[in-house]
Amino acid sequence: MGAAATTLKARKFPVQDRSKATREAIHAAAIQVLMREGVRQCTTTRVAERAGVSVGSLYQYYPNRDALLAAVLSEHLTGIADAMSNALASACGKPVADVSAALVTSFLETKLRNPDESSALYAVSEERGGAEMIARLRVRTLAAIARCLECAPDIRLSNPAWSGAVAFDALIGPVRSVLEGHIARDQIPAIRDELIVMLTAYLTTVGRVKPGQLRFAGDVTDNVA
Amino acid sequence: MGAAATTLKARKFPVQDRSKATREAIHAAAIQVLMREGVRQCTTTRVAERAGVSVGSLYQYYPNRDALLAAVLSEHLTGIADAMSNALASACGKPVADVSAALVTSFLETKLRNPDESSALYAVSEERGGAEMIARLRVRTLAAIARCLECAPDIRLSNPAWSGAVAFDALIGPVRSVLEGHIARDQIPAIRDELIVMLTAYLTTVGRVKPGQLRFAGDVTDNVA
Amino acid sequence: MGAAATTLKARKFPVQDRSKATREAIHAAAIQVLMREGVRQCTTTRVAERAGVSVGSLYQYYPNRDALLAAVLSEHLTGIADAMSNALASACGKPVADVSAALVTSFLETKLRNPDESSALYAVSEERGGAEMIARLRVRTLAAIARCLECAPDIRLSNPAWSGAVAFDALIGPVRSVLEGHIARDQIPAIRDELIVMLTAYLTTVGRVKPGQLRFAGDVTDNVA
Amino acid sequence: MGAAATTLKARKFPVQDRSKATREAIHAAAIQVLMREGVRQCTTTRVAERAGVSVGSLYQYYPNRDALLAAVLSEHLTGIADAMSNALASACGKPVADVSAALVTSFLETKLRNPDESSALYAVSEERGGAEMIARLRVRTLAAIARCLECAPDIRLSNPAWSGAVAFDALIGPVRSVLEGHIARDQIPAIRDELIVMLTAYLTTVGRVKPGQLRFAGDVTDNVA
DNA sequence: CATGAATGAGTCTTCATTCAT
DNA sequence: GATGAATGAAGACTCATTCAT
Repeated sequence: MGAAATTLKARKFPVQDRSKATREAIHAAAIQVLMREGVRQCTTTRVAERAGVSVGSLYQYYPNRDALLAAVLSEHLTGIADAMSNALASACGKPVADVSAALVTSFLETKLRNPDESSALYAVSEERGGAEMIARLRVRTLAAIARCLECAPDIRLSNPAWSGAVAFDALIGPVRSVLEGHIARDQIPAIRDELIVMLTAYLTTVGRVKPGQLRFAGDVTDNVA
Repeated sequence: MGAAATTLKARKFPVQDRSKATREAIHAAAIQVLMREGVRQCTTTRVAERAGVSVGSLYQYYPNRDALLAAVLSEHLTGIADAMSNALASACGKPVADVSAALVTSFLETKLRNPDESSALYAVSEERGGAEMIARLRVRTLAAIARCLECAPDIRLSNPAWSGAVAFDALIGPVRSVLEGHIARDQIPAIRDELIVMLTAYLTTVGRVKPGQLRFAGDVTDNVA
Repeated sequence: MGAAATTLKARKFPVQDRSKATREAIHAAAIQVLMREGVRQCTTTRVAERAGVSVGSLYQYYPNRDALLAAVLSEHLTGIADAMSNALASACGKPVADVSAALVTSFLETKLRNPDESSALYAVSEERGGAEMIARLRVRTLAAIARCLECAPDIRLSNPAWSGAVAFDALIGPVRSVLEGHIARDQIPAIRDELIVMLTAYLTTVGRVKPGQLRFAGDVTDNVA
Repeated sequence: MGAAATTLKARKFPVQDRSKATREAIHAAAIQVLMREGVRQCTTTRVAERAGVSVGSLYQYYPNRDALLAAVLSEHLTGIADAMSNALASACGKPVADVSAALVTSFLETKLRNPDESSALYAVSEERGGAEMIARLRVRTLAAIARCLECAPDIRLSNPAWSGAVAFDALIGPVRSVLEGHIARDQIPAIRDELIVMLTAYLTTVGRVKPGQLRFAGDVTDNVA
C-alpha cells in the first residue's frame, strides 16, 4: 500500500524529474549566491541553503564545490557558444558587414542579457579548470566564425580562422568594460555599432580582393599604410 | 680591520636598505607564488616562506594579504600605463597608423614581457579592490590615447575618447588569448601586426574626413555612421 | 528489535537534543576553562577541547569567542537577577530589616553558590560587551529593589531608587572580597549578618519618618540630610 | 677626551635621572594607551610608540609586559592607600562620623580624580598578579581603618578590623558604579554624603556602647530589629 | 644603552567534506 | 536518498620578545 502510493507519486514526479529539479535548483542557487556574494563567499553551505536543500544533498548532485562551479560556468559558456553558432549560421553566405553584425550582436546579447551573472562568472573562470573550459568553447566558436567568414562573398581571407580569432578576441575587452561598469549600460547599442564598424573595417581590410576585382568597393584599404 | 669590515657591511645594509630589501623580497615572492600556485594558494604563509622571512615580517610591510596583492597588481598596472603613456607621447602628432602601432606595440610589449606574471595577475584583479585599480589606470591610459588621437593629422574623430576606449579595449582580449596560450607565443609579431591593422582600419573608418571638409573644422558627427 | 532499539535511541537523541547537549557541553566547558585558566587562556580551541568537540562545532553554536563568553556571563547574571527579583518580591510589604535580609541573602547565595564561576566571570565582564550586560541587569535589579523599598511600612524614602542603588552597590565589594579570598568562606554567615545590619541601619537612617509625620504623606526630602 | 665629554654631559643629565625620566615616560604612556585603547590593545609596541622610545628600550626598563602593567597598577593602588592612610591618620581620635567621612572622602577623591585611569585599571587588575597586589594594599588600608576605629570615642567595636573591612568593602561597589557610568558624575557629592551616612549608621549600630552609657546619643540603634 | 626589524607561536575563524541518523 | 551536526586542516593576523646593528 505504502509502496503503491509511493510508486504512484513517483509516476507523477518520476525520480529523475525530481533529481533534475533539485539539481537545477542548486545550479540556480549557485548563480544567485555567486552574484550576490562573490566566488569567495559562494560556499557549499550557502548555496545549499539558498537552494532549500541540505549540504548533503548538494553533494549528491555535485561531487564537490569545484564541480558545481564548473557546471555553472560550463552552462554559461555553452549558452553563449550556442547562441553565437546559431547567429553565425544565419549569417553564412552574407557579406562581411552582416557577419560582423551577427558576431557582435550575438556575443553582446547573450553576454549582457544577465550582466550580473556574466560578471560573477569571470571570477569563477579564474578558479582551477576555468581556463580549459574557456579554451574548449573558444575553439568551437572560432570554428563557427571561420566557417562563416569563408563564405562571405565580398572578402577573401588568406586565413579565416586566424582573422576570425582576432575579430572574436577583440570583442572580449569591450564587453568586459561594459560588465565592469567602465562603459555605461545605456551605451550598449552604441558600442555594438562601433564594434560592428571595427570588425567590418578590419575584415574588409585584411580580406580585400586583388586589385581589379573589386576596385570600387571601398577606399578604406589604402589608409592602412 | 674587523671593525672596518663590519662598518662597511653595515653601510651596505643600513636600516632603510634592509627594510627595502625585505619589502622587495616579499613582493617578488608574492609574484612567484602567484605564478606557480595561483591566487588561492597565494597565502601569507607561503609568500613569507618563499621570501625567506617570517609571516610577522610580511605584516610589517603590508597591512594584510589584500594590500600585498594590491601592491603587486598596482606595480604591474602602473608599469603598463607608464609604458603606454610614453609610447603614445612619442606618437603624438603622427598619423593614425603610427598611433595604432604605438598603442598596440607598447601594450603587447609590457604585457607580454613577463607573461607568467601578467597571467597570474588576472586572478588577482578579480579579488577585492582589483576592479577599482584597473578602472583608475584605464582612465589614465584612455586619456593618453585620446590626446594622441586628437592630434592625428589624417583623421578627425567626433569623439576621440570614445573611439580610443573601444580601440584600447579591443586589445585586451587578444593579449589575454596569448597569455592563456590560445595563441602561440611565436605568433606574437603576427598578432601585433594584425591588431595594428585592425585599429588603423577602425579609426580610419570612423575618423574619415569627407572630401572637401579637411580644411574646415566642421561638424564631424555624421562620420560615425 | 534492532530497528526498535535504534528508534528508541534516536528518540533519546533527536536532532534538537543532540544540538542542545553539544551547546551545553560547550557552555560548561567554557566555564571550566574560565575557572582553571582565566579569560586570557580561555581560547576557543581550549574550550572546544575540554568540551570534547571540534572548534568547528563551537562555531556552529556561537558565532565567535565573545558571543560564547557573553552567553556564559549572561546566564550567570540573569540567574542572579532572577533570584534577587524573586526574593525581593517575597519581601515586598515587609519592614526594612526584612527587605535588607532578602536583598543581602539572595545576592550572597546566588553569587557564592558557585564561587569559582563567579570569580572567573569578573574577568569576563571586563571584556567587550560585559559592561552593557551588567548595566542592563543592574537596572532590572534596582527596579525590583526600589519597588520593595517603596512598600516598606517602617520607612519613607525620599528617593527609593537612589537609596536602593546605594544599598545594592554596597554589597558588591564585600561579596567580591569573599570571592577573592580576602574574607574566609566560613565567614560567609557572619558577613551576611553584617551586611544586613549595614543596609538596615542605612535605610532606616535615610528613611526615618519624623515623629508626627507618619500619617501625612508630606515632603520627605529633608530626611536625607 | 670623548669619554670626558660624555662624563660632563652625564653630569648635567645624570644617567639615573635620564633613566628615571624614560621610565616615567613609559609608565605614563602605558596609562594613556590603557585609557584610550584598553588592556587588550595595550601592547608593548604601542606603549613604546606613545612614550617616544623603542620597544627595545621599554624592555630595558621593564622585564616584560606584565611587569609594566603591574607597575602601573601598583602605583595607582599605592597612591590610593597612601591618601587613605593620611586621611585616616588625621581622623584618628575623632567620632565615627568624622572617621566615616575621612574614609569615604579620601577613597572617592583619589579613585575619581582620574576616572578614566581608574576605570582602565580594573581590567589590568584582572590580569595575572592583580589580585595579590590588591590584597596587599587592602590589608594596609584595612589596618589604617582599624586603627582609626579603635580610637573613635563614641563607639566601641567588638572587632574593629572586621567592621572596618566591611565598611571599606562597601565603598568599592558604589565607586565602581560611578566609574562605569551607572551613576552620573555630577552625583559624586551626593553619593559621598550618602556613603558617609551609610558607614556612620552601620558603625554606630555595631559599635554602640552598652545601654546606660550613651543612652541619648542617638536613636538609630533600636531600628535594627 | 638605543633601536626597530625579525621572529613565530598562538589566536580566531572559515569551509569543504563526511557520515550517523 | 535526505539531513545537518561534526570535523579539522588551513588561513589571516597579532604581539611579546630578542638581537644584530
